[in-house]
Amino acid sequence: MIKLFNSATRQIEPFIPIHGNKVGLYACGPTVYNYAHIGNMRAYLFEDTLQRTLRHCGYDVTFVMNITDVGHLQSDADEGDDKMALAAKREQKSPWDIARFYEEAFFRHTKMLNIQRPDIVARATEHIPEMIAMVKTLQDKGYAYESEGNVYFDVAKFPDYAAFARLKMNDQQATGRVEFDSRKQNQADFALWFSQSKFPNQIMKWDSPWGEGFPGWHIECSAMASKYLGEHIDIHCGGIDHIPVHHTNEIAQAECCFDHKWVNVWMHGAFLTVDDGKMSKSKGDFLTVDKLRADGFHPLAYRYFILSAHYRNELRFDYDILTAAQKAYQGLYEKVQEWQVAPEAPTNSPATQSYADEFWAALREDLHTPTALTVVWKVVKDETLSTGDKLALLTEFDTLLGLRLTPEVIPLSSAEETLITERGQARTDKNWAESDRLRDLLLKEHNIQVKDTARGMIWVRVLPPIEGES
RNA sequence: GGCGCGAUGGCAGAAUGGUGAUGCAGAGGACUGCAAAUCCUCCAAUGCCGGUUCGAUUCCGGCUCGUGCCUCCA
Repeated sequence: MIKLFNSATRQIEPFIPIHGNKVGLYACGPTVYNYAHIGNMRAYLFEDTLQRTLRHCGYDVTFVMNITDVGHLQSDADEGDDKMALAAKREQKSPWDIARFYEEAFFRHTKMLNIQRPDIVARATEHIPEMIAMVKTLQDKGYAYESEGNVYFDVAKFPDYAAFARLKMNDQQATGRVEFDSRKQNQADFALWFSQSKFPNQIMKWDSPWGEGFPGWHIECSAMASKYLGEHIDIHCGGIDHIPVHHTNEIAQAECCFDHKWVNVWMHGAFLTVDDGKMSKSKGDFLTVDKLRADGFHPLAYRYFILSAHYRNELRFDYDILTAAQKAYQGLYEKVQEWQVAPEAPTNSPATQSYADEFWAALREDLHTPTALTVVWKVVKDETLSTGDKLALLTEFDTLLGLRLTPEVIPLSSAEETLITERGQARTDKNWAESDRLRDLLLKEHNIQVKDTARGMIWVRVLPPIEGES
């Protein structure tokens, strides 16, 4: 039995799938008009942990993620510029080229972080008919109205609109940051379809019953989720920022469309923050996985860092903190390699089972990855276990952690072998300067740490190779 | 203004109604030609004020401070 925190009830609840052992899981994916930053990646890491935990517990998971490749407006007030069009202009490419480029970058980054690809990746631009059908249903049922060529959802028709985010509608816009829109009957109404593009050369547009245009930005997730997972889905995830607007609107349109409850469990990941607050694409200067690489950090060290905190707690990021995480991760990785050289026989000690139980219990308790990592370190330190026991346990744990702790041992290249041999010879010759130079070279250039132990010299690779890097 | 979240050792970050993990850093020691490699030991924390309780870091209330959302954003 897994327990998960449900944002809808704000409680930790036992998770019970709708259909036996099948689980429909939907996650709001990236908007591909720019690179995803490492704060975005935290959300996808959380969802990856969730999906791995569910699968470990024997559920038959169908994991769907959308790619928002339609140019949405910058503002939920339905004002502002089209992000995709802006990026296209900036980079002198078509919106489709932009979308495809950043989608590829996204999956390259997730691969480096060892985030498993969802079972179904759904592009918004490839599901316009499904969205139009949903908007039409809403209009036919009287939940939506047309105004000056656009179609809006009528919030007044859905009495529970404010319930999910516990909004107080009258106090929502006190800051006055949202501009008044005369086309709306109620200022909280949101667009389902735009036919009146204010961009003279709007490129991304499709025919619809309301004229040529493009979908509102909330409809895609509801339309695609229901297409692949049915009208009643188990879990829907996203970033915590989605609660008041995006998910609130999704619930409204989906439940009005289907006439019943839509999602059983809503899960939201907390933000990664930096010194001056939340990391944000709109600030322009943000950190990507590539940037971490360039600054000497392994993507999986970032993964380790994220696992060290609970997904619902805000987490602060800076390079000192990441450095500490990378050292810890590196130490773990090296340890496992040392065991792999010549593992001792398993002891069948009952302790191994109790560690495994403790590890998985932590995950089943609303994905407590920090506690799971603590179990990892307890295993590492436990002197009653043989290295064979430890190897078996960490191999099992790594199916969840995804830290590539027990990769195939990568053989030395001939160049590396030569360096190590030469270093051994220099050492035999007591030519310490040369031997230290070669040791340093192996570490810096080949990521190989040479260690002199009582049993002689051994070597380990410092960090695993990076997946998806050319 | 509304809706949230948080405050634990030097840093990060768990847990818990009855003396609080883990990692990094730091100190000391062992080993080593040396070592950022290995091993051992140690250091050190629950924001403030009340309440409930035999007992609170944990529950409740207030305060202070920090932070997120209410425009796109994970």
